Amino acid sequence: MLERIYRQLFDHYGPQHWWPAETPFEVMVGAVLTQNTAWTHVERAIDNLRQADLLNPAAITALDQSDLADYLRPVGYFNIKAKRLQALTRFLIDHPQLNSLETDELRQQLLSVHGIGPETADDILLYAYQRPVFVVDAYTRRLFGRLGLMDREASYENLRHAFEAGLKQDAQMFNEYHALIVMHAKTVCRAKPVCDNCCLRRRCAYFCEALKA
DNA sequence: AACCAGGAGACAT
DNA sequence: ATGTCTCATGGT
Repeated sequence: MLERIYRQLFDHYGPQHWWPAETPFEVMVGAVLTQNTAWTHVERAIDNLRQADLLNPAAITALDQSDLADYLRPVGYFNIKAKRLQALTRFLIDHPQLNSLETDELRQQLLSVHGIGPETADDILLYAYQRPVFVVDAYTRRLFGRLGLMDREASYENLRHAFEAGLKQDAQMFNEYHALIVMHAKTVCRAKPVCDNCCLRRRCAYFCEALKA
């Protein structure tokens, strides 16, 4: 079932080449900045940091928090995210050799960092460390909830385990799967009030008929 | 002009 | 354990 939907999305949209970033560190920065935020805004904030030559842990750690926040304005929540970004960079500086940890241990370590919750941790595990973890986001809940395959109200961990149990533990495939779900959500049902395929916006009632069969 | 975006922490119940 | 508030800019 989960396999079938993956293939259907992949056949329709093709490979997504995620995560859109140059380095693992840039993946982590993007993962924090994109929390409840559109990616186009994140790109501008990361651009700001790159122009100022700040796209490394040492530089961000050394910055004054309110100065960092100014570079982050486009993403919203800039004060909170400045604090979270510095918590991340300090953690990375204090913990070299994270890649040598087992996935479960690494996940626990990431979750202990201020501002890194379950989804952000899994973004980092999957897209920065290529670990086979399934990322559950709001779109995933809506899509599979509307398909009647998952309980929208289930906890993050339960949903994640449900996906991981139903699929081959393949980091590359998990990578594409999450990216395809996001692409699917971004693509469909924009202009027309009624669409033939589906919509994943909060208040849109249209189902994903094409994925149901 | 609302509505929403690739969430997480603090706090109360 | 579970529910509600808050954080905030910029698109459509």
